[in-house]
Amino acid sequence: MQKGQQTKQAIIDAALGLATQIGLEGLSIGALAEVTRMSKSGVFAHFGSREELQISVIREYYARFYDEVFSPALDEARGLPRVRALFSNWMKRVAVELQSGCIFISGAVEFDDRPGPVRDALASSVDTWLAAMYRAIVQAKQEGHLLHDADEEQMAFEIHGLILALHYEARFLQKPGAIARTHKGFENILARCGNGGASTAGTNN
Amino acid sequence: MQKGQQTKQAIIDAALGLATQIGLEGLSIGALAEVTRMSKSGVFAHFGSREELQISVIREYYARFYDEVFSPALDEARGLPRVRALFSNWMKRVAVELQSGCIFISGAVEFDDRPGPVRDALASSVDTWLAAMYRAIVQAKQEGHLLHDADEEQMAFEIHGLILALHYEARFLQKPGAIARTHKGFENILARCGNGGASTAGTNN
DNA sequence: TGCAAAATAGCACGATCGTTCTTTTTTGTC
DNA sequence: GACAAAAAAGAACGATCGTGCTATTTTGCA
Repeated sequence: MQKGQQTKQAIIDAALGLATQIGLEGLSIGALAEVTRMSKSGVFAHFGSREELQISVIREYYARFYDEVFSPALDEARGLPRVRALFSNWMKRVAVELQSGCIFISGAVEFDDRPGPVRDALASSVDTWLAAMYRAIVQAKQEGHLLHDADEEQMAFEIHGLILALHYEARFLQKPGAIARTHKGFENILARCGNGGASTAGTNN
Repeated sequence: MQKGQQTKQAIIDAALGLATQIGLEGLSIGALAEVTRMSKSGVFAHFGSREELQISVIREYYARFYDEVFSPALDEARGLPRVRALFSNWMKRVAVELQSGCIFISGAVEFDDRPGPVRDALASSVDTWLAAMYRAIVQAKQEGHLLHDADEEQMAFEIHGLILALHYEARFLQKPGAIARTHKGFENILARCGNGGASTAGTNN
């Protein structure tokens, strides 16, 4: 009951690597067994079903996303600095993943009309993250870093679009300059909704 | 040699319907045979390979996209009105497809790591469309409808992001209000880059 | 060190996949 | 209506899929 958890974690790690390349739907127990040098049934026994494996991968991805994107941003001051950090970390994550893919994005199109527990796990993970981003924007307004008529939901929506465009144009179309345009897009939103640099100065990168 | 093309077109139509639901990768010849009430080999013979079938579907989708999004916008005056029409038709297409999915978007994540002729066909279709959108924006600047320092590539990038966010949030997350936010996002871009309604008046919807 | 329990392997199943080959049916033309 | 050509069907192939069973190995504890 110790070795078990240990190899299960190793399987999940390998599965996450596979899923970010070929997608959650492309995840096969046979391929996973080959990678981990185990038998199919040995891999299978840890999860009981392919769906449970997929959900485990989603949970693992969410945990890493939390650690690498959300958690470090909590060190930044509440308000605009934290929003900037969240976006910057998010971009870094997607940009780093450009050779591997974000399962929050790939999973969305794989499961957008496939109801079930996998879709639910995916949607709730994404919802949690987007809500966190939204909350940070709301706080930025409360801190006086944004114009009083700034539409926080609209800002979150447009920011989400920038990340999706980065993923699409850099990863699929392999267009150069996508990272710079993503960054510029973010600054354009702040130029429209920010209050012009009053109060606590945001790190102007 | 007449009946053949006719049933081939019927197969492609059915395949397009399937692909917009389960994706290009989910397209199976068996399922397609069932839908069209043909034998697997009967379906197969028209294409010679699954890849060729997928490419045929992409070509068909592109043709419809051209007819429904690009072509009608040519009736609008060159410049901002045409850009507005392109965006509006694009939104309509994605919004209408919210119950069926856009294969330019789903295909991008399915094939971003899978080199080959299918990916090439997909990328070149998307490239052609994005280039058309970009050209319309450049023309709008030439017509004096945009500020002289407007960055057309940046505008095209942000517009693409809005469409992707619409597809993601409405189709996968099923969040209400995504259509309105997409529209507002577009107006925000124009408010930043437009020259304030001088010269030929754009239809302000 | 022995022993129950946990972990892993081995094997087989039904299903589906893309594809090939052969046969039958349908089509268009004289 | 006959006949060659085209279109569709039928059957089988090897491969892979997820999953269920039963054996074997490995682990942790007394």
